[in-house]
Amino acid sequence: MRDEVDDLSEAWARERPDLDLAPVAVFSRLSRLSRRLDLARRNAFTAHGIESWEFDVLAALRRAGEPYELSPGRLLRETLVTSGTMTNRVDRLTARGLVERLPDPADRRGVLVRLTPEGKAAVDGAFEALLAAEREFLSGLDERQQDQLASLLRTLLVPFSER
Amino acid sequence: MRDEVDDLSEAWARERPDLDLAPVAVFSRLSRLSRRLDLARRNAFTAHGIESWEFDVLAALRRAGEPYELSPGRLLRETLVTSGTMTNRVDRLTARGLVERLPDPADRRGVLVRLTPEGKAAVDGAFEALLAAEREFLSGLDERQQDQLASLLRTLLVPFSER
DNA sequence: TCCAAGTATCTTGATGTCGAGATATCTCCA
DNA sequence: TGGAGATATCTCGACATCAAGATACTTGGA
Repeated sequence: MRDEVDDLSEAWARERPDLDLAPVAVFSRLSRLSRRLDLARRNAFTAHGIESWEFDVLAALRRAGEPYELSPGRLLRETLVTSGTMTNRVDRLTARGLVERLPDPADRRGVLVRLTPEGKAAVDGAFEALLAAEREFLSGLDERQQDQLASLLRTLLVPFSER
Repeated sequence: MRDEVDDLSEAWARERPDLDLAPVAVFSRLSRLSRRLDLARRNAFTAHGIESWEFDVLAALRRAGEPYELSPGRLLRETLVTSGTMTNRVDRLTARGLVERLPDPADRRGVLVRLTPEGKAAVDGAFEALLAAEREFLSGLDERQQDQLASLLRTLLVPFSER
């Protein structure tokens, strides 16, 4: 079975036979899949009336467990965005009533963002829809292959997870 | 070796023990890696004075081979962006002198975007820098594992490459 | 030949993100 | 204890993207 990246790699090999193109086979696929995944996520979420960026924040809070509170700083590290972006996201989620901002009792510079009951309901529904869409996405691989893939990706991710 | 997604998966398992979380192990890693890869790409390119979006367009033209021409429509399918985005990108690349717009002799609605010699030099330099950065990224995997990974990703991508 | 439907590209307005800088508070050591 | 440097969050302007719609041209069938 060929995919679009096979074509792309061949084209590069034809044009730049002097280069070692091994990384292309992995990373072009990685970024293209990620793009497709984003679209699928967006789709899965619209039925639940939330946006991908909203899910990212709500999910981080939901995973944290009771009382569903994290600081903006923690949230931006979890979701890999900048502080300006997170301020903006929390503003908009607050306006929608899905989270609320509380002063951090332990640090007067700080703030805690807490999931509201509405936010919790929204994220729980959306997460189930996301899992269903992702399962569909994965259907070409059997269980053993899925594990193998997860394990290979983990190896690539480990260097970024240290400290 | 644990990565950040191991933590994330455990947190979900604790909070939602009712759900089958298998897809998370693959797709959370996929999107996080893609995010890291984007940052690494941006870094590799800045030394060459171009942006990631510029590279995407220039690379598609470069791969096409002499005379390095593609239509905007073809470019947007290659780079997975919308037509409005591509118009804007070609405008800016034209202003920088890296591409030029020509009327399509075969279709008066159409346009051809052609790489200039400056554009070709820019994309060739940037591509080598990108490959170097990506090789670094891949260094945790031996050759056999790289092939395995590419092959598993291909399987996921095939359904999108048909037609 | 004519026209309706299809196709290619561009325009426009809304939006989300980033990066740099501002402010307030905390930490820790001389 | 005083203060320098670190940290947490927010502000603001620039910018790239998207979605929807406009325009111009092409195609195929009546």
